[in-house]
Amino acid sequence: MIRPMRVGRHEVPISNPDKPFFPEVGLTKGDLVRYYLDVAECALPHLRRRPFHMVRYPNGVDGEFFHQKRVPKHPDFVGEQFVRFPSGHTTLFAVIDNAAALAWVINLGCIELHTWHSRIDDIERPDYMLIDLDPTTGDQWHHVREIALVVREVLDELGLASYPKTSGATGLHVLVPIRPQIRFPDVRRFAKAVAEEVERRVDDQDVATTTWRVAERRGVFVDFGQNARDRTIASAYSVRPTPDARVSAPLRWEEVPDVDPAAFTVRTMPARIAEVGDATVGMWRRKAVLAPRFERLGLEPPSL
DNA sequence: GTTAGTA
DNA sequence: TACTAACAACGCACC
DNA sequence: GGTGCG
Ligand SMILES: [Mn+2]
Ligand SMILES: [Mn+2]
Repeated sequence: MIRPMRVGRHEVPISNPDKPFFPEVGLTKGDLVRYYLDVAECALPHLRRRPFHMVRYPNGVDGEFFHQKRVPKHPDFVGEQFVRFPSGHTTLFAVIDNAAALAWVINLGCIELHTWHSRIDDIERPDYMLIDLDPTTGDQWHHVREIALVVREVLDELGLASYPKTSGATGLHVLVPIRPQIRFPDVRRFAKAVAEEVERRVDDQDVATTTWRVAERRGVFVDFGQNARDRTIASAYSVRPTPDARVSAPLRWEEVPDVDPAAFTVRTMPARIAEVGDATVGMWRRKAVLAPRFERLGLEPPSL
């Protein structure tokens, strides 16, 4: 069964809108599309003009999933971006610039929104740096909150504005919007220095670590490696494939010390936006110039 | 979920 | 018409 | 070069 949905001046066919996508909380595929259209205005500024990496769950959160980079045949309102890899492989990614395109990828079974860190205006230069906090065990959320505040402190001292959000899975993301002037490897090198400074300040390997080997890891992983080409994160307001339909929730820093990531779901997020607004407003108008900060971390300057 | 390929 | 298979393959650290 | 990792 196909239900055509009107989205602005476009019509998007939604197949099987009544298919259960989150059976544990009674949400259907149609509910998921409605959620994304509800929050589209907040979510789109984070998606626009970025290569969109599809992770598809055509049978909902309990079904099989697969990755798909190449965009299938699509309506005109879905954008596209050609990318060449060092291996010689090439891919035509989807680009989600409007609510109709968003609804279109949700219909394909994309529960999550995964995007590159760069925009198509300069595909090789990210417009944010990311510190990704990944708990090693299931009982470290209190450490995540504490470490996030140290991340903020380090970034503050560098004069960098930062924006926290729950990942919606187990961890937390801190984003620093930057002008797209530095290539992926140099942004990653910068993030590494920040992560290692955070690790030093926490000074407890049971709390925060940059140790790469999982077997030797105890504390929360301060993951700087996510700042690389062809790596993605679930963007702000993305739903995650969890049984309770959790979403990646942008936070104000004052909320971080006692935030509970389970509080933000497909059911609760629209009301939160109505009540407290979008914590990322203005974020993309505060892009920092990263190059002069390399020296302050004792790093060689970035190459062009 | 959709398309392309095969029988 | 019916069935099936494909749908990613990076970028880096470390040994 | 092969493996681990996200
Ligand atoms: Mn993470
Ligand atoms: Mn990670």
